Amino acid sequence: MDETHIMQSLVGVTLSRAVHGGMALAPSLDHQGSEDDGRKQDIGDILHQIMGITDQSLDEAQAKKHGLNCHRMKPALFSVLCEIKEKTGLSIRGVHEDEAPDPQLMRLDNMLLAEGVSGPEKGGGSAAVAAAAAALGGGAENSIEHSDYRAKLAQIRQIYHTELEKYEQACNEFTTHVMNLLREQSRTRPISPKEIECMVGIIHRKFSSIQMQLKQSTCEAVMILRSRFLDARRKRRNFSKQATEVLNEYFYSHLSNPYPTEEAKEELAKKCSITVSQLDWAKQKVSNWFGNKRIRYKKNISKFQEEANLYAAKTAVTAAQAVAAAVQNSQDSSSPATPNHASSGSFSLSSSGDMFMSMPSLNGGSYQRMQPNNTGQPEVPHRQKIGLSVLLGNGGWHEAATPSSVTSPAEAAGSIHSDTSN
DNA sequence: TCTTATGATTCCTG
DNA sequence: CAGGAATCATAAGA
Repeated sequence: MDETHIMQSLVGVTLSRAVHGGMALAPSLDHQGSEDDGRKQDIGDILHQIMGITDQSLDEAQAKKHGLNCHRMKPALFSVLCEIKEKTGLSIRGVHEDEAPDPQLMRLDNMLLAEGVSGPEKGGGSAAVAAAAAALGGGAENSIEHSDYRAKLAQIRQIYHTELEKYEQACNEFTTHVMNLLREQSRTRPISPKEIECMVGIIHRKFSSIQMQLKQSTCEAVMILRSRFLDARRKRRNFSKQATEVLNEYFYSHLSNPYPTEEAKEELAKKCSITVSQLDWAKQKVSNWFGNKRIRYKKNISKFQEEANLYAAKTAVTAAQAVAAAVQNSQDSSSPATPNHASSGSFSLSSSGDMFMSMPSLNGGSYQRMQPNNTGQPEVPHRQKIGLSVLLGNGGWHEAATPSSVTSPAEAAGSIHSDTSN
């Protein structure tokens, strides 16, 4: 800020009051007679010069200031100004000694604390994340702890603190500057410590209002970030073709029990390269996919028949390749054959026989979810143990819905991988 | 612009 | 709490 303007805006108020006070009091000085006229003229000149200082360049002003300080009438002017000041009882405006904290500022501070922008980094941040998770509700509680969100929040936090520091520094510098100016001026006119204090108060209030703006815009930024982040989660993006293939491959190869375990979900998420940085979130997406798939498959089995055939054929091919590899292995060396992995890049199709099983349903009930037993292996519901793999029309798995055209490779694939005791 | 496909969300149940 | 069912919202294609 330009020094002239500082003088005008901050010091000018006091100065002009003193000057105007002097004009108002002029008649009271009249009694001193006409011999005082010359002195009054001199004082008028000095006042005029003081007022003129603000319109001049720094060097000029310095020179004039020096001139004023050495002026023969300076002590007289000083005493006159003291007298004026005493008589007018110059009020110190805008001093609110123990003013209550601004409620809006308090709100903003609380908000920034809750959002994790101010206050301790870790606790505040996760508090905000938890709050955002609560807004989402349900199982997505952990998934919101998204690194992107955290990174952006950290960025906002950093900017906020940098700016805050800058403002504080500027405030201190400016205060010091004004205090120096006032001290300098106190050589020419009477300035009480109270006035300096008042001026400092004005400056601090001015800067705290700027700080409030900073806090306000920081809050807005966090709000925007949050809403964008939540929107991004709600916004649907189709999986890649490759990802869908991986998921379908698993689904149709586990048709009797299309409920991937947590480990399987994790593996699927990795294989699908689901582009979210948080594993829990990726697993949630896999769960969503399987949930949708199960429901939609069940609702319209005939529609999915072609797809099922396709993946059955694929599975048969990979199974056959695995057999060939196993045979090759056992012939090549005495070392144990490669386990039941269809290929290095695909899943262990331990239930690949599922889609080929054609054993009729015994009671037509709906399939049951496999519950992990205490051995860590999924326990097969009774109906599945006997090979029931198809869904009933009335909400259960039905044999008729099994892709009929894929039963032929059943022996080949099933004989190798049909560990239906899985 | 309309329809279909599909990922996500919500509510409910066992 | 996982999963079923219904529904929403949007991407993708005709």
